[in-house]
Amino acid sequence: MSWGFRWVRFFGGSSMATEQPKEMRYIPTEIERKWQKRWEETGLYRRVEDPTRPKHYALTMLPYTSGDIHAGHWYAMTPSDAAARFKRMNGYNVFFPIGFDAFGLPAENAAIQRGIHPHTWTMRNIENMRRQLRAMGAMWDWEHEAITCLPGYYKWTQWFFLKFYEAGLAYRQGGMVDFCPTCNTTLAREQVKGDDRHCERCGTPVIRKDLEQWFFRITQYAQELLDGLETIDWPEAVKIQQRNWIGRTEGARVTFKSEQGDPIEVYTTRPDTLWGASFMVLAPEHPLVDRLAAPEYRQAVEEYRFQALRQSDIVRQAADREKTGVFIGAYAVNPVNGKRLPIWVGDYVLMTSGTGAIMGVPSHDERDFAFALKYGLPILPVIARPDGLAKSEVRPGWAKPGLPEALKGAGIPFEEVDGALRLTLHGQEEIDRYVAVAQRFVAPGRWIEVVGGGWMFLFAEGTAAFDSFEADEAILARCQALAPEVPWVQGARTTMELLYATPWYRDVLLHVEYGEMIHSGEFSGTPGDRAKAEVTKWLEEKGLGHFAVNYRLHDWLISRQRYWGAPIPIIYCDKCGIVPVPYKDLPVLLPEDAEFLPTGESPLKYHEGFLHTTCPRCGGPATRETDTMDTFVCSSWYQYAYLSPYYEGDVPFDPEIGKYWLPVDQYTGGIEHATMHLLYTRFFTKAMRDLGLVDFDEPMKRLFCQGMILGEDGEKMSKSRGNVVNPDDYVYTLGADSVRAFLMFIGPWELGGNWSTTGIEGISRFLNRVWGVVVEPREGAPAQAPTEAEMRALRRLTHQTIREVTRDFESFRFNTAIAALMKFVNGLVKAKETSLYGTEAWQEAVHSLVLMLAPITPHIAEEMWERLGQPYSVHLQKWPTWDEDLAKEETITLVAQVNNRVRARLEVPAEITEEEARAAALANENVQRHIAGKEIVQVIYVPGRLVNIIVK
RNA sequence: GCCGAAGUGGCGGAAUGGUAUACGCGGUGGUCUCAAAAACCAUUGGAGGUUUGCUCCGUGUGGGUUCGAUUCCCACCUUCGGCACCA
Repeated sequence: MSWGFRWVRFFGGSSMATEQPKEMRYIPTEIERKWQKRWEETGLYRRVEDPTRPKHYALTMLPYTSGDIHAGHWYAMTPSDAAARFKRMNGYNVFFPIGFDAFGLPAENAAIQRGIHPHTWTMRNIENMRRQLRAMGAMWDWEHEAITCLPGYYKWTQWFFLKFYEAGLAYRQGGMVDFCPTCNTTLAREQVKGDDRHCERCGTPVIRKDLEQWFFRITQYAQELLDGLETIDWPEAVKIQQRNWIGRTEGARVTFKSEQGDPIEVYTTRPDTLWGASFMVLAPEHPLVDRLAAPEYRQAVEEYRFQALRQSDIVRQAADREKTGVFIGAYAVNPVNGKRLPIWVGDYVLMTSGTGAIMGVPSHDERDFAFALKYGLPILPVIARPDGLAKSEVRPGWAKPGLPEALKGAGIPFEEVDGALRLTLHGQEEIDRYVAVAQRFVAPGRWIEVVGGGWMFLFAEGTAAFDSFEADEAILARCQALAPEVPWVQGARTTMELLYATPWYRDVLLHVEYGEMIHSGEFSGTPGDRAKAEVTKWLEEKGLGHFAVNYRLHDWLISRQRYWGAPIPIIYCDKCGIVPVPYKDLPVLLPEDAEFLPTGESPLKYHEGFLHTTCPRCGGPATRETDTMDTFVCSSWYQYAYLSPYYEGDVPFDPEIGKYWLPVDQYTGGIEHATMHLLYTRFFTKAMRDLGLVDFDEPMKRLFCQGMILGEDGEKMSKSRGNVVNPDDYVYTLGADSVRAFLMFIGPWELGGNWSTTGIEGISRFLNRVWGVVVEPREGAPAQAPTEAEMRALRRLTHQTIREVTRDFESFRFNTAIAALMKFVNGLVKAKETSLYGTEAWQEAVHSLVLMLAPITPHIAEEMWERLGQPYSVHLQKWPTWDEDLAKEETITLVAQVNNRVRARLEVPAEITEEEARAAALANENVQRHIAGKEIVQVIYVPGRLVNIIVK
């Protein structure tokens, strides 16, 4: 109690003083109003600095100022509150703040549609949301509320921008960006969703625009963002999503040269396949396309590029659309073998990935395979299949009679389909054996192929290995000469295309696994597990390339062409160029008199007073940047803002306060932010560390992601479905405590669940039962004193419940915690009828019950605590502890099985020995019936659980 | 296509190698009442039986490991979430 006494002493007396006849019914609305007021008056949830106690910074994701707190907020926030309260009762000094994510498009739309200023709209919404949030009865410290759209807040958002700019972490760049035509603003890559690449917010398919935009260099921390995941206690699902989003790959950068000598750099994860490269493809935007395109191809290339760029300008097609491209009339040289490679331009190569140029290795890459097959480019296997599989098909009449018998004689399995022989061969030895037999049976003027492994053509006059690009041409020519009447042979442009004509072969022509290198000059024979490393080393020695890491992660586009956001503090001067706003001039305020017109353009762009300014460097006329920042920038540092909101020092928050409270110990929120907010705030913290603002690497040590609350029909709540539940309706009738407990009871928090009207009524019934047990006096006089055993049984129930509820709380399993409390109450209802009522064991039980309910249902717990004559406040009490001895069972149900089937359940003392247990099981009548006349083979004894008699 | 989560009574769910269905909802029967609601009590996976006592079936599907699998392994199916031409 050492940490709670202060409040008890200050306020403990007052409730005693105002003694008056008590209402005996449970009236949630009255109780809730009463205690919310009292908590506020007494500052019960106010943060205190107390270095003698361990601190706990609990944080729930801040709500956006939509104007309404809905069931989703309740589902996210009330269990988070219960967890924070539990920590507090366990001796931690807890900081549990709240605030509002207040910038963003809806405010601006309201301004356009209804003529309300975004600021007015937002603050009005906040007013309403505060009221709704207070109704939850959460232990938020409202004195540290932060609202992102207030100048005192966004001054620091702008300060971060300037610091990042100085550190080279913010930069301006032109290029193709995703743009939502409905929201009229650019979007970060993360805000573009789905196959049709639609805007996250409004669903409109995005278009690509060429614009100058500001970016944060998050990629500078790509590796650290990846490595840091190992150090934090976050859900695996979030970590995996972040890992995938960062998308680290290892490979090599290899420099090819055009025949004119221009270097063409390529990034590949498969340097071991270099010898199989048969073409190169450049992204349509690649700068070398213009330079290298031969004059006679220039027009076709230009048309293709135009098409490609236009296509992405309309609606993006499905991902598996056919690969297209055009030859640009130029060639490159493969640095490893000098092979001449035609250079193509194709839109399946992305400028934003790697170097925007690839080497085409069609035998070991699905996209390259499809491309090569379509355009008749040669395909040479250079990596052996790790499974050693090979296939062969002998077409009807292509072998001399007697082959099936010979194969049987040689022990080579095959199947016959429509007169053709189909063979699946496993490993080199079997391939050799097959070749030796088949070679003798090749019909004159025909041949037999071995593909997938071995890679050879058996001609009557001898074997030709398909082991080089030269062999590719020679084999094709030979086959076409032998079979002038066969269309699929004549139609083939490459050996691989000829093989592709046989459906039986298709699944072995291409594979993407690592394996022994083949057909690769001196590297042939290099095993798959070493190939990549050895080739990379060799490339470095020869100066042809070097080891390289590539990330899928892109820099964070933060420019938004909107009014309602933090203005980017940059000035453009004709003389001085880009000039950052001096720190002393922050914040760059949003003009209040902007005009909101449905033109889609940012009002800032047409606000003369805002736009025109003087250059801080030369004093000459200059213009302001009119873009504002993505709202995710504001929410990337709000956990720091909460410490000392709208701080007036020279850094964004009070470092002394931060020293004690940071970092966040427990964060809770939705998983939908896995690759946005949760990545951005990690980036911010790392950048802040490098700026010397904090001395740790990760903002939130522990994260829990709750699931989604669905409508009664199991579908996402939406107005159009008509399944939206308004928690306020239930707060007014059943009370906030019922809503809280119900939401925690539905199921595991991380899985979400659906609302249920009968479910919440059940919870309300439960709270009424609790009230009845704790508050209502018992009718009738108590009988004689309870027995020792009865007392022990009640205490056992109490201590078992404390044990279970404590463990459940620690792992956020509120549903089972409440179930355990319900069971406890069921037991107490029965005990109340007995002479146990009023005993010490009874008092212990009732006090424990109220204490354990306090985090879940804070109002009713407080009221009952008072009525039990206990000092204010229940929320300052210590969490009850359990005694293992008292919780121990005296008897157990021993299960007697015969051959794994339950034949009897025996009540036996908990300390029963193995011998006694065996004897008791064997003595049972029903067990005897099932083992009668059979031999006992084995008896399995599981202490405290079962005896399993195995008979024959 | 790839990555992740999840499939258990009429419903939400519990049990992570040992009694499947805790707890709640819903249902059924009862008490109270003139009646109804509320509340309370009892009962409730399915099938069968010689009906307190017994037997069989049952955790998405099919295999496997084990004396024993909702739980571990393999393959598949369904639903949801994320990513998707990333070289």
